[in-house]
Amino acid sequence: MTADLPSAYAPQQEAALKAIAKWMKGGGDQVFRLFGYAGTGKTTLARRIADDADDLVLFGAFTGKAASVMRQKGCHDAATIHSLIYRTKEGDEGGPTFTLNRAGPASKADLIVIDECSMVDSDLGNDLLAFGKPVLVLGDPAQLPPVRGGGFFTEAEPDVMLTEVHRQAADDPIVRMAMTVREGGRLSLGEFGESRVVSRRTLDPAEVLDCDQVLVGMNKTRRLYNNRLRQLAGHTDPMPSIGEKLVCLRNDRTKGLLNGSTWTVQALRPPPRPDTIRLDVVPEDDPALRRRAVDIKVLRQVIEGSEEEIPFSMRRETDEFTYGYALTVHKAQGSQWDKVVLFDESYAFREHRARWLYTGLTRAARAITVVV
DNA sequence: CTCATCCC
Repeated sequence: MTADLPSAYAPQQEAALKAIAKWMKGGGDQVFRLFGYAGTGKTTLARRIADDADDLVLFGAFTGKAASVMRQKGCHDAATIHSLIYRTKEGDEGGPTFTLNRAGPASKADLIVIDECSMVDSDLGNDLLAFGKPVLVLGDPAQLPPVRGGGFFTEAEPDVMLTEVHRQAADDPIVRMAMTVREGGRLSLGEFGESRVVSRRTLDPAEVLDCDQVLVGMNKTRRLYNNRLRQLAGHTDPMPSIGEKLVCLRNDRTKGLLNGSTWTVQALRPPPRPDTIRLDVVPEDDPALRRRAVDIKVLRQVIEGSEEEIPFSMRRETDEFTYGYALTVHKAQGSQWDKVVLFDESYAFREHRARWLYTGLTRAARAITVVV
């Protein structure tokens, strides 16, 4: 674990640590909900809790990407919840099927810590609790709930809610914008530090090309903007060229591929089949972590974002990537970039519009441009 | 004027 933990905590964080310590002695509820908004120091507490525990602690998250972020924060062997509780069987037509793995990792744990718990739906949440183990869930209730099944953990009241934004974050324009949106407010046009809110008419395309990640709401917009950004960069071939940005669409543990991770094309290899391309790609988000390129094979129709159903036998033999200049906020949940351009399509998400915008805003670590 | 995950 990391050693650079702060020696002092804010009063709210101290109280949270006490409440969790008491819960861990047992006799109470199976689940402890530690919720907190962006900038409230949830991560710090999660690390501390993990450090203090003597027993066998398992770390999990809904997506492979979120589990990877957990590992980077020092949570050893953090894995997907699926891999902790399920055994997979190859389905006839419908891809993999999951059955409870009663003797699997979750059955041996003394404590299970789940991060980004707003992503967990009711099916997975119920199956996780079926192991009867104490589960500490960390999450942000202002984030988007799962598409189906509802936010199993975040629909209930928290045991501890961290609301105090720590000092350096309180001055951060991104955190302030996120707070405004969470409280039901609207963003006003203007500049806020390095961040800004601009109208579509006054947007400079150069700014969009310059950012680390473009985020949108709808897949229709994502495809449109990916095409536009490729055009602006001078790419005419429908297949990727060297230097282009791709996003991975399916985990592959042995190859180190995470759904939602972004990559840069480093080299083109001869196509193995007329319907398939072969590329070397390097990770975009953590280039220091792993320099080595990964050799991938992708069906042309997957790159092109074809809606057609591809047989599972065919999908299993290939990797899944498409253009990653623009991503949906849903896809980006669990990821962060320094400079983000966010096209506000919150109107499309009705009752979840504030959560959509909040989730989009909090994907930016340093600067955000919101296009309204 | 809707979004999506999981495995080997």
